[in-house]
Amino acid sequence: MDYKATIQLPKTGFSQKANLAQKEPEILIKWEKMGIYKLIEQTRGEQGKYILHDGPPYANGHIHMGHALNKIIKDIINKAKFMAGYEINYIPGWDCHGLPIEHEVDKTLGAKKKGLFPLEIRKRCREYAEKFVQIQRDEFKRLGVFGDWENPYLTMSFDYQASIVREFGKFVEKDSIYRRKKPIQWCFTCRTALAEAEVEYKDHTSPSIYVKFSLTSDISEVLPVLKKEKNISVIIWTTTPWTIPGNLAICVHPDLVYVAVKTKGEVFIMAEGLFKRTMETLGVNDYEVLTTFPGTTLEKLRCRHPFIERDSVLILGGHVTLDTGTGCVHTAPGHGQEDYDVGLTYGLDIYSPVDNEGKFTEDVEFFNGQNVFRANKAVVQKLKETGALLKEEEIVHSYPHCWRCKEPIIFRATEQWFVAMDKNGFRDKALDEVKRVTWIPYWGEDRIYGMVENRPDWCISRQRSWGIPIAVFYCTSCRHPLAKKDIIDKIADRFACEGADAWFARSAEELIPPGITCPMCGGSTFEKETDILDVWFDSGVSWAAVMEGREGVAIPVDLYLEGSDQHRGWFHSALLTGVMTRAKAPYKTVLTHGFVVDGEGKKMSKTLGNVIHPNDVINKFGAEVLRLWVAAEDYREDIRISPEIIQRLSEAYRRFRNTCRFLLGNLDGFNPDRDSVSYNELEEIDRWALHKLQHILSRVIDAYESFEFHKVFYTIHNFCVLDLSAFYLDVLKDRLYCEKTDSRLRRSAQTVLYEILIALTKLFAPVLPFTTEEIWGFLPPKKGGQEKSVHLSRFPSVNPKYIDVELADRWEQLLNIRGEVNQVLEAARRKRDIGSSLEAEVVISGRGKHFELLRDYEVFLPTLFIVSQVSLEEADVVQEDKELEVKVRNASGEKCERCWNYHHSVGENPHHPTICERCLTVLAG
RNA sequence: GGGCCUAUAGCUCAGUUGGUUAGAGCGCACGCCUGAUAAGCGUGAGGUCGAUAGUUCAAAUCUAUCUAGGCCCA
Repeated sequence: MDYKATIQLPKTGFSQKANLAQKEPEILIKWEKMGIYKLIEQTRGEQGKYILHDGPPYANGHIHMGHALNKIIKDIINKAKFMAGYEINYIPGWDCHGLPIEHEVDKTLGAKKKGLFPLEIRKRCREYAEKFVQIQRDEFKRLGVFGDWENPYLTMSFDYQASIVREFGKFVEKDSIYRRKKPIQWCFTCRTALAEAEVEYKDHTSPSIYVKFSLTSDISEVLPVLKKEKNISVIIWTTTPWTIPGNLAICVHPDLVYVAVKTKGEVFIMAEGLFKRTMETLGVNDYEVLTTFPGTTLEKLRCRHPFIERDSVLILGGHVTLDTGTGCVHTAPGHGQEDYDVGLTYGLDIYSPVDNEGKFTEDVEFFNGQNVFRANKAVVQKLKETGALLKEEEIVHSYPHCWRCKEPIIFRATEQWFVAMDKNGFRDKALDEVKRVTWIPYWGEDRIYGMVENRPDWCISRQRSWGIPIAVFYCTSCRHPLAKKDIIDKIADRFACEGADAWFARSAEELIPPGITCPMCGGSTFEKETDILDVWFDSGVSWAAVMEGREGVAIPVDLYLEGSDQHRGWFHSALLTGVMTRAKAPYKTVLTHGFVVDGEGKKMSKTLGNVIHPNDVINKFGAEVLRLWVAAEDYREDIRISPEIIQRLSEAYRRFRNTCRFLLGNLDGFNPDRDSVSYNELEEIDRWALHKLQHILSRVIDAYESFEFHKVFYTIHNFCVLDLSAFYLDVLKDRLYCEKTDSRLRRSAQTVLYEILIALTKLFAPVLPFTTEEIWGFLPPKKGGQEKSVHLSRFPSVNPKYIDVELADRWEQLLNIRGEVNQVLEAARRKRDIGSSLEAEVVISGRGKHFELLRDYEVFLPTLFIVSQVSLEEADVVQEDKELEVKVRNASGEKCERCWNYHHSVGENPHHPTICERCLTVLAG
């Protein structure tokens, strides 16, 4: 007789091979047809709403691993929150304006750009952004991310553009916007401002000059040693002589030591650490150090400008270094970033007498009308004439050049718009809000606090085309800027219909309401501002443009979640806009993740050749494995990815898949409504499994709650490997395969397997949406039906009835003994005494607590150890540290052909001489 | 150069308020099984806890410095 046909081996249509790269797109189509996101969105949550507000990626290029990481984390959270009973609503967004897109368009246009109106450039930028929104949307959807992909928010949509302008109007209303000069990088050949990304550094030959500024203050008040000295000067060094006319100050470091050096009747002041080198350069060998003193001594003393009727004041700045020069830094606040910063601190004028074309204005005596670079020579000549020039050389150094015309560029102060950080207690309010928000990890609070605390006023203007115009006008006659909230709101209304292009398409008269006159001069004609807003303002107000006004959604929203670079970026601009216009941060919690780095912890870059693209992983392993990677890594730090890591995870994936497949296979024919065994009727090991399941259930749900997905992964994985595969399921095989199909024993096991499978499937659904959905389709049908998708179901809750701590304690001890038995079995296997553990009889001798426990379970022990027989012998054990002694000998009796256990009853029945009495009973029915 | 962060087996992670011999899974090695089979089971070998110095009876854990790396500034 073929006894194999009489046992119930696992049977399921759920394939062992995942074939994810092919299967995932099919599941995506199924979801699409089902309209799954709409179904989720429409489901009311008994726990209330949970709103994760998407941070908009920039609509440029394909998605990279960082994008994938970010969106997958968000998706895990959304799915888990829904399953935990919340109502969710996820609107993905894109950041569409800004320089990188305009720059790309510029590149394709090349020289043609000059002749194009902003409107035409904007049209091309919009097309460019639209293209990448589509591309990225498809790439995000492929990852299995659920959201309202048909109605995402775009910062360039008309209503969003209108929102930006309205929020800007609120800033104006609060009187926090002002105009001030600020040095920016300027190409006078192209007559345009340049952003950092448009600047190329290459070698350039510049003059290198040493200049003395004679001291006019009486330094002997602070340094009596110099009382007798008359001819004292401060020595500066610069490579841009043309900025000397813009000199307003000389900056020294407060913590550096300075010296007064006497030579040929005059005294030079410079940093101690640089004076020897400098004197050598100047060719002065004969000198004497009169005194040394800290930089602070010099503060507020005054020098005379070498050729302009003006003083140059001595100030302190931390940016002064001993790398080059003299330690006394020529400071022209209109011509350099650091000069500007320190100039602001000392209330200096941001003086920049240079026009669009790089020529000195008529403000500048001697050189007006001259190009600044050509004026270098004239300035040097002038310094020579006045005797201020100590040395002139040439130097080759790295210098910024324009990306388009390749000519060297200059720093030039122009009028810019700013948000005042310290007016009306704005900064302090923002800092208070920082403290009220929950930052995960906690150190995010320190990070952003420090940034807000120390940041300068927010420069919100850009000299660009692709963005939202700063909706102010200038009086044609007196240049007074007209910035009024009611006018701005009117502009916003127009943008809502026509888009921000209206600003460029229409004249000032069309845009400005009739009857407006200049409050300064009464003039009635105006010009439009040509600057646009910083794109951080665009995305910063997304909470207002996207979230506010939605039914049931109010700020602060529950969660913002981005990379840790956004402390400076989006979290920051959202905080400032929220606090300014609504007096609160727009989020309750901010979660940050680290950056994706390679297997060695190095950042991914083309030059290092260590870049892994999401598509590489998806095509080879499936998006599911990428998602598992996101879940398995602790994303609060940098996240490593390498072929090995992905390989490991795809193996872990297979383990989960196989475990579920085994569960499904053993539930073949099981009808939960008809066949379930009540808790009290369950076998004890089955109750143990239920207890364990409750444990992981609460652990996993807690881990989702605290956004610790790697705990989700390890908890489930370890449960599958240790508790299920290596123990429970292995032990269960005999019962499942060999007992009668509908016996209580077998149904008891299946009842629990069913519970476990449902729980595992649901618990892992946020991480592995495709696979769990596939499993969902193979579940034994239940009365009343399951939800159409696992993603429409809710997490199971912990059932207190299933928790039995005493039972768990006993089983913990039994499992420890099982471990010892395994060691002895393995030793016997090495000696070739046995192969399969069923060939063994285990003999345990000893006495005491554990031995008594074994006595209680004597009948069950062969099952527990998966051996054919177990004998217990009460005896004193010789070994000191052991209470029990385990021995193994060959099982007695014959091997049952059906269940493979060895038993003395095999051979006793003449009709079935090769099977044991248990199997005989089963077959007898 | 400054601010914030990270460093535990080949890989991914645990390691409570300092307290026995630093844990787990994977991978690896060796074996078993062939009724989860491109599966399953068992056993085992892997770590100077980035380095150095200190505090302490006692340090992976606290302090300082350094090294390597990440983000943001300059």
